[in-house]
Amino acid sequence: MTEMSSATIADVAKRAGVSSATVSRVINRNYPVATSTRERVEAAIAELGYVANAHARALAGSTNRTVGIIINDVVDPFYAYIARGVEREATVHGRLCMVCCTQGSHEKELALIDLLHEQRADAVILVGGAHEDRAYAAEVGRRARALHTAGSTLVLCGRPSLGDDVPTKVVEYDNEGGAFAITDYLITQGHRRILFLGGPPSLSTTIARLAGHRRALEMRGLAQAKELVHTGSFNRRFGYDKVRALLAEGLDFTAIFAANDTVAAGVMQALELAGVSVPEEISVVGYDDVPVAQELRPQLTTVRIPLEEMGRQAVRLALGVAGESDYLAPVQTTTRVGTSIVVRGSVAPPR
Amino acid sequence: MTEMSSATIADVAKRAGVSSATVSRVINRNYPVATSTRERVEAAIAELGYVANAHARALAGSTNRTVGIIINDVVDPFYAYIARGVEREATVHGRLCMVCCTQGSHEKELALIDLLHEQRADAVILVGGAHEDRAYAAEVGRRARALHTAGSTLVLCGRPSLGDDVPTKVVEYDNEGGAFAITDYLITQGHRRILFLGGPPSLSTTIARLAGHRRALEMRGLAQAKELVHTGSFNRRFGYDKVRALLAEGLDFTAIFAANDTVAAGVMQALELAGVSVPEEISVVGYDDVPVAQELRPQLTTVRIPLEEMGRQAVRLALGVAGESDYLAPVQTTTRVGTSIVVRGSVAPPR
DNA sequence: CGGCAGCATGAAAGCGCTTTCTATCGCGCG
DNA sequence: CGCGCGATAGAAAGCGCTTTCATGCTGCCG
Repeated sequence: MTEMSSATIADVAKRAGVSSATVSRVINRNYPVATSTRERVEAAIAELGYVANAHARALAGSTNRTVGIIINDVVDPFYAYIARGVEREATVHGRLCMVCCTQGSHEKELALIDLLHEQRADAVILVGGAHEDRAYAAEVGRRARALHTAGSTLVLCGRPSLGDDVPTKVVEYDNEGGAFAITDYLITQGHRRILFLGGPPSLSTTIARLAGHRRALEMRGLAQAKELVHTGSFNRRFGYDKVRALLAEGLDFTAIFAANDTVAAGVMQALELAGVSVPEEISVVGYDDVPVAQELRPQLTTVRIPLEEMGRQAVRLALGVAGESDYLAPVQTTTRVGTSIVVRGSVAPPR
Repeated sequence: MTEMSSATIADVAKRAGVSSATVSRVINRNYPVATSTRERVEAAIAELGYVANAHARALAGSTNRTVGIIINDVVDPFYAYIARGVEREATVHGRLCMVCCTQGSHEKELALIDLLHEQRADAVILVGGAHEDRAYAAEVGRRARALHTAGSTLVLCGRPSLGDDVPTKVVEYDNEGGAFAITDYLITQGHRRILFLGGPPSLSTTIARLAGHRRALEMRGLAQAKELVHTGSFNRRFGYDKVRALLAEGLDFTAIFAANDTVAAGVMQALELAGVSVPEEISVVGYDDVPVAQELRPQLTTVRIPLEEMGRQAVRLALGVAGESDYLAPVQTTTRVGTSIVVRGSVAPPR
C-alpha cells in the first residue's frame, strides 16, 4: 500500500515464504497446492494488494484474453448494438473488449487492425459495410493473413467475405432479403412508385439493399424508374434534404424506402415540414430497426437486424465456441442471421 | 507469411544481419541508426510481416499505452457520448481504449477496475453516478489507491469525489446547477406545481438534480409538495407508467421535470396517449440532451451536458496533459464542465 | 526396515522486448 | 603520428510471469 511500484509475484512469494512458482499455481488454480500453503499465499496477496501483470502473463503464457472490435462510431446505435453483443459475449468467455473507432477512415481502420494485432487480441472484429476498393481489400486481406499466422482471427461482421483464400470468418445478415421483403410489402400494399433514398453508393450494404429492392420490383414486373433511386449517405440530413428537393421538383411517388432508419428520420421530418401526412399521403419504411424507429410518429415500419446477436456470433465464431453438434464438422467459418420486417404505422395503401 | 507463429525481433535482426537492439532502435526511432542499416532492417520487417508484441513491449518498457473506461451500457447515449470523447482523446494521445460495461452491477464494476489494473491501463475512467453505499465506496477507494501506487489513475467522471485522501481525479458537470436553472425557467414561465419524475433515489445524479430543483423552488418561495416528487429509475418505462398512474389519480400539476430525457420520452408518450397536449396543457423538460430530445414532438426543452467533452477531459486529466499555463501549478485533479438549458418546444406558460 | 510411489514444492529457463553499458571504427586535432 | 571523441552497433541484463523438470518428503507395501 505504501511502496510506489506494485508488488510482484516474487514479493508475494517472499512474504509467504514460498517460491514464485507456487504463487503462480495458487493464482491459476491449475495445479494442486496444499491448503495451508494456499492460504498463506492468499493472505500475502491480500496484504500486499498484489495485482497480476497481464502483460507478463500474456508474454509467458500465450493469450491475452482480449478481443478487439473496430467500428465507425460508438454513438451510432447500429454499431453500438453490435458492440454490446461483442462486449457481452467476450465477457462470457472471460475476455476484455477493446473498442476502436475509425470515424469512417480506411486508413485508420487498417492502422487499428495492426494495433490490435500488436496487442495480440484473440480476435479482431471488423464491423460494418465495406466500400468497393481493390487496394483496400488487398490490405485487409494481408492483415487477415498476418493475424491468422499469429493464431488470431479477423472476423468480418456485416460485410462480404474477401474470398476463400483469405482466412477470415464472417457474420452476415440477410441484407438483400430484408430489402426484398420490405419492398414486396410496399408493393402488396399497392405502391408502384417507390423512392429509394440514401446509403453511400459504393458501400456493400447499400448495394445489397438496393439489389433486394430491385429484385422485388422485378419479380412483380415493375419497371425500375431511374429517377426513383437516390443513393448518397446514411445520415439524417441526406434524407431531409433529398425529400425537400424532390418534393419541390414535383417528383411522383407514393412511398419511400429509406436505406436506413436514420435517413428515414430525416425523411419524416421533411415530410412533416412540407405538411405531407404519413402514411396517408406518403408511406415510409426504413432499415435496421434502431430505437429512433420507435420514436418517430408514426412509428416506423422497418427491417429488423439482430444486431446484438451478430456481435455475439462474431466472438463465438472467432473463439471457436462449438455450435450444436459440430464436433466432427470442419471449423465453422460463416454465420448468417436473418432479418425480418417489423410492421408499425408508417405504411398504408396509396390513395 | 508461411510460418505458423509470428516473427520476433530476433528473426528480423537475423535477417537484416544486425542485433535485436538495432531493430528495436529502428522501430522506436529513439536512437540514431545509420541510414543503410535502417533500410535493411525496414526491408526485413516488411518481408517477414513482423508485428511488434505489445506485451513484451509493455513489460520491458513501462506503459501499455492503453486507457480503460467503465460504463453501464454502450448503447445508452449518455454513456456512448462520453465513451466517444474518451476514445477520441485517447487516440489523440496514442492510446488504445478498452471499453467495459457493468450493466449496472457494482460487483462487476469493481471486478473491471481490477481487470483494467491488471492490464496496466494508463488510466481507468469510471463513468456515471454512484449509489450511496459506504462499503462500495471503500472498495472503490481501495482500488484507487492500488492504481495510484502502480502509477495509474482512477478518474471519476460524473460522480462525486471520494474524499481528499483518495487519490482520484474527477470530472464533474454542474448537475445541481442545471436542475436549478431549468426549474427556475419553468417557474418564470408561470408554473407552480412541477412534478419531478425519475432517477434512482440513492444515485448521486438524482440527488444532485433533485437538490437543484428544490433550491430553485425555495428561492422562489414555493413549497415543495411531497406528492410532486417521484424518484424511481432512469428508464422510459418509468416515465410512462408513472404519468399514466398520476393522471389517473387526478394529481394536480402543470409541468413535469423528468430526471433525464429517456424518462421524458416515456412521459411524452403517456401524455400523448392520454390526449394531453404538450406544451399547451402540460409542459415537459428533461435532462442530458441526448438525441431522443430532438426526436420527440414537440422537441424537448432540456439541460445540455457536454458529454463528449467530459470524456475528453477525463483522459486529459488522467494523462496529465498540461492545461493553459499550469507548468508551475500543482497537478490538476478536478475539472468541472458547465451545463446549459436548451430551449425547444415542450414548455409554455400554464393555462 | 528398505525402497518406491506420488504429492507438494522449488529452480530455472524462457516469452519478446527495451535499455544500459561496452566495443569498434574512422577521423580531426595537437 | 598518436590520442580522444563522435557516431554506430552489439551484448546482456532484466521486465513479471508460466511451466517444465528436478527434488524432497511422506507413507505404505513387501
